[in-house]
Amino acid sequence: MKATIKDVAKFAGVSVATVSRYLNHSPLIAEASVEKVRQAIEALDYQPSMMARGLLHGNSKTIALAIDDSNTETYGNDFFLKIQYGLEHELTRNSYYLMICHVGTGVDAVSTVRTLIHENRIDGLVLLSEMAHGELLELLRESQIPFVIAGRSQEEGTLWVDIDNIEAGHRATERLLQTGVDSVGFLTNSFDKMFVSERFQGYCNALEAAGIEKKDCYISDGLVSPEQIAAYVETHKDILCEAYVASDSTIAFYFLRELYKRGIRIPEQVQVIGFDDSVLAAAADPAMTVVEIDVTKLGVSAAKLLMKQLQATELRPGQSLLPVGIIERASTK
Amino acid sequence: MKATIKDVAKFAGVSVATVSRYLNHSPLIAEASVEKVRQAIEALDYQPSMMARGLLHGNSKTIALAIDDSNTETYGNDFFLKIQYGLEHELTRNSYYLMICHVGTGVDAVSTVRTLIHENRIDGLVLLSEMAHGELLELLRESQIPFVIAGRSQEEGTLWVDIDNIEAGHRATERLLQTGVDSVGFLTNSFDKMFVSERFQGYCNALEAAGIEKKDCYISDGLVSPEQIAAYVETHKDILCEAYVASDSTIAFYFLRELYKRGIRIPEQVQVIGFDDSVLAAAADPAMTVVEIDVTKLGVSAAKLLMKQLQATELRPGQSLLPVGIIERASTK
DNA sequence: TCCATAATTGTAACCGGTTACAATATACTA
DNA sequence: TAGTATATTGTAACCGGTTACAATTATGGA
Repeated sequence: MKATIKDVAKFAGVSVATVSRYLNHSPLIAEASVEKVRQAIEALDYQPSMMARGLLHGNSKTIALAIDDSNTETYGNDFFLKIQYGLEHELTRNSYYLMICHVGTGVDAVSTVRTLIHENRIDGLVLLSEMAHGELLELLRESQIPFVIAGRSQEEGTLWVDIDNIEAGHRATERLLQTGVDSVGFLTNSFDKMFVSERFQGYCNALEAAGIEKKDCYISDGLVSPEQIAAYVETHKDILCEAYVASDSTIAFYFLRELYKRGIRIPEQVQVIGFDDSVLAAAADPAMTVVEIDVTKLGVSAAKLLMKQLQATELRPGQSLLPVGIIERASTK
Repeated sequence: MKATIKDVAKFAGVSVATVSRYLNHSPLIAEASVEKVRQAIEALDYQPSMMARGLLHGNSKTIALAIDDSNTETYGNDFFLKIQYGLEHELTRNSYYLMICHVGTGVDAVSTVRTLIHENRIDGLVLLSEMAHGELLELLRESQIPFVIAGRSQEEGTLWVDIDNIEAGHRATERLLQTGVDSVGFLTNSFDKMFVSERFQGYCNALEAAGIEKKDCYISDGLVSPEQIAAYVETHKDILCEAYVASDSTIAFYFLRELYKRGIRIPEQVQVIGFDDSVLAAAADPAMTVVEIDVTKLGVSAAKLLMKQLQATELRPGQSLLPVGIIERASTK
């Protein structure tokens, strides 16, 4: 059977209070007792029960990550797993644990999270900005549980971290401009996603700074399937820009392939830069230069912010933007 | 403040024992009391604390999944996330929760899991077969905690679930043979991985059943980078098989691309079949026919087996193989 | 109407820790 | 050496549930 604090106390010949003091690094304990308890713990391979501790303090040293599986297509699976990895890593450094709450279509996110909170299973929560709305957000607010949003949030008084996507769009565009091109296009299939419009914003800023007219560029909406992208290239084959910023790696991948098939030399004739170092970015031909979106760091940052919230006496809103880098490969000069 | 059982008892005008009986569906409780308690719980939005319950019963209604991040390259990230998703889904159906334990390079899996067990945070564990060795396995055994291995295990007396990879290899090969070809190759970069040698085994079985000599086929080892695969194709360009089974989608992807570049018509001249419906399989050109490896189901099965273990009085070893299907796309006739 | 029996209900101990408070041991001062 | 300040230690209540056992109430038969 697992050893309890009583076993340790008996073995060490002291009271349970003394053992507890040792465990909590209390200064009111004699050197001699410290040693006795240390040895007893060692001998019995004792580890205090989190259940008992948590019951007393009302905390669980556990954080939940709510993942919305319904939009894996938007991000790709890497995204979730990287956030999760970064989060867990940082939590572990702080002796916290990570609980996962997948919310697929049809599963009620709110009730699951409600139970998690009510049963005292979690001390805090990380959720994606897509989920930080309506009922769930309300629940989090009224239950006063610390939470951090991964991704930019419009909601009042929330705490969120995000990759600096405006900066990312800026860097991507700047990178292309540095090669001396004077027409840069922006490719996307939809401006609905926040991160796309932010990257586009950065793209516009960079062009403006360089004094290049946006009207020189082809901003194309509705590119979704490989076929649509092929059709787009067909239509624009004689008026292609010298370089393109693609809103995400998937579009860039199919775009590159289409150019390749038509014998257009990359990067000599047309350069392409994507975002996020996904499997597709590396598998593209030629391999794709991308703005590195360090999603793992996003998880780490979310964890750090949450830890701060847990130590603070009051919940305070705020935001944080993470810098980006560029991974140089063969689709740019 | 959160309501406790005492608040509910007071509100309902009964004792805490009666409330507890209601919570545990005890038969020794009058209809009238049931109703009073039900209303009190409703009114106070009460939910019993898992901490208190767990302290008493010594369980936590929580299962851990240990993920070894050091070999994402082998599986791709989808693999982990799908297992995790299936696992969590099934656990939730059983009112269990999922805790995640990432074990990257340099992080000590054993000590993390040891703490999880000692602190009574988890009732059971799912781990990948790669991790089910030595010290960790020993820890699990001596701590008597129920655990299930995802992936085939050689270890004595363990309980594992896996995709039936032999069957998968068989199905893939059979699928090609049905198109009337009489030379089928098997491509891989390494037979080290269990699942590769199993798929190869299935491939051999299928050929034998069809009376086709294996010596007709080219089994190539050491295919790793796109360059190596290109070199392989260059060497064998005049003696290619009519069809290939590739040990995984990544290899199939690069192989397809190389064939495509050389103007070899797919599937007319050469057919290719891969395994596991990854992003790359769908992004290949032409899109790749694959044997579907339902990793989500693997997670579900692991959860089911674990639930059984938790209800059983003794831990019993065993194994379970999951069937596979085929996703038809354009790389086969 | 009274008593045996069954159906409910309440009391209190317990799970494994923490901590306020009282008790004891030790050191120091006069 | 007595008396007081200080350093350690132990006792017991508590966190929020569960459950054995005792106590209470209701039911039925003589």
